[in-house]
Order: sequence, then structure tokens, then C-alpha cells
Amino acid sequence: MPELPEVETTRRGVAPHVEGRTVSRVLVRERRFRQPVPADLAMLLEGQRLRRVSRRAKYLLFEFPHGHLLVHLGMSGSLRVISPGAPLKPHDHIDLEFDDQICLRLRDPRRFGLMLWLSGAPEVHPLLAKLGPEPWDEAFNASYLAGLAKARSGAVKNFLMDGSVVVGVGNIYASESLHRAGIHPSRPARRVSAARYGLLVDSVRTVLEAAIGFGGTTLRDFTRDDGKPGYFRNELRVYDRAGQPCLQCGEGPIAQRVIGQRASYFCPRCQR
DNA sequence: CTTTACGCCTGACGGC
DNA sequence: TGCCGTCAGGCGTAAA
Repeated sequence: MPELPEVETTRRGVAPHVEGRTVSRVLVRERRFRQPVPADLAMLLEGQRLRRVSRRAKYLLFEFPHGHLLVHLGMSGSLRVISPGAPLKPHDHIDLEFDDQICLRLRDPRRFGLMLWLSGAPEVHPLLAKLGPEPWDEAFNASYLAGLAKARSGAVKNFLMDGSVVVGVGNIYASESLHRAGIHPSRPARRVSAARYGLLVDSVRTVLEAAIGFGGTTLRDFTRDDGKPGYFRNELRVYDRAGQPCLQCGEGPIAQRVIGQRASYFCPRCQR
């Protein structure tokens, strides 16, 4: 399940292979995604030189001279660099071939993902316009969070996962960040002090950086561009560890409960 | 304005 | 063993 570290891992894996290359062929075998893949995608891309691959939140942006290809991996999407004509596996929906030498293949069993063409500035597109700061943006800081949280009575975990507050913190890393910051996930956002939001900012960055360093977290179907799993799963301190001892205090045990319709994990002893 | 519920979709998993 | 129901989960949208 790609969260920010998985998307960034994908970007880093893919970019060196395709940046500066020209799209020679586009093959769309399945258009039914969260939104339909544009019917004229091949016409738009073929013959165009890819300038660079960047990321905003969990979106990948392929920059061309005349616009951007916006890609979202949804829940189960993956991009792999392969040779053109490599055997198809189930749910291999779209191929972008570059210079007749390299194929970028999008696989997405659940089709929660997205591939759209943006002719204008990406930041004004409706899907991107309302996004909060990146976790490493200096605008993401303690006073920013404390200020926003004043109007938020809901659980801090939901607040943290709200893409208009900060982008890229999904379910796994929200639990991990709150554990490291010692904040109980159910605590109302407005009841978290500015000082503790400072700790949370640091924790979010630390966790995401570590996860990127390990190539992301493989829980079910995420694999990197080279097909290998991400190894941050071994570094998870609370996620999917219900009933096991807390790695911080040695006791715990780690509790699991549903917050905002999502499984949440925490140490009842370390997190208040 | 915030908060909550829901639906999209398929593979994995558990129970029988 | 095999069938089948349930669940996960990003995120946009609608409803409360």
C-alpha cells in the first residue's frame, strides 16, 4: 500500500531510467481507473521528451514540455522498469515505452490509482490545489499544527492523516509517528500542546526518512521498481504488532483499535 | 466550517 | 481441499 515513502522509493527507482528520454509508444490495456485514462494519451505523449519525474504528496508528476502526466498508485499500484515486450502479468494495465528501449509498466490490481494529463500548472489542478505542505517543508511546524488543531475536536491521528494538514502520512506511518512522539492516537487534536506537536513534526520526518531509506514498507502487495520488497516492515514499532510488547517501554502490550474506520496501533503506557 | 459514512476494486485470509 | 464471506485501504464525494 503505497504511502509517501513507497511513492518516493518508486520515483527514485524509476527516474534515472526514463528522465531525458522520449516516449516512443504508449499502450493502454485498461482505462478504467479511479478516473478514466485519457483516450488520447498516446497522442499526447508519443514523441515527447520526459524532462523529469517529481513527486507531490503521493502523486508522481512526469514533466513534459507541454504538460504533466499525473500518476497515483492508489492502494495497489506499482511502476516497474522493464524491457519492452516483457511478458504481461495480470493487471499490467499501461506501458510507456521510451526510445524503444525501456518500458515503464503500471500495474494496479485494484485500480484505485490514476493516470491523468494536466495541460496547465499542476499546483492548480483540483486534486493538488488543496494539499497541505510536504513533511519537510518548513511550513510544517509546531505552531502551524497547533493553530490548525484549535478547530479540530477529532482524533489527532485523523488530523495527521488529513491531506490538507500535511501530505503523505498514511495509516501505517501515522501510528508509527504518534508512538514515537508519545501521543495517544485518540487524543483530540485540539488537546495536544504546541510542544508535543513539535515532537510530532520531528517524529513524522524521522519515520518517513527511515522508511524511504529502507525502500518503503511491504505489507501486502507493494514492491519496489525492481520488484524487491521494502524492508521498513521490520522497523515498524507498533503497526500490526497488536498484543506484542512495546519496543519502547518493554511492556505495552501494543493495543489495536479502530479510529476513523482504520486500524490503529499504540502503546497504552507510552502514549497519552 | 468539520466530521462521518460510503464506494470504488481485488487479493488475502479465516472459517467451515 | 475448496468455497465463500469479510476485510483492507487512499481518497474523493456526499451527507450530516
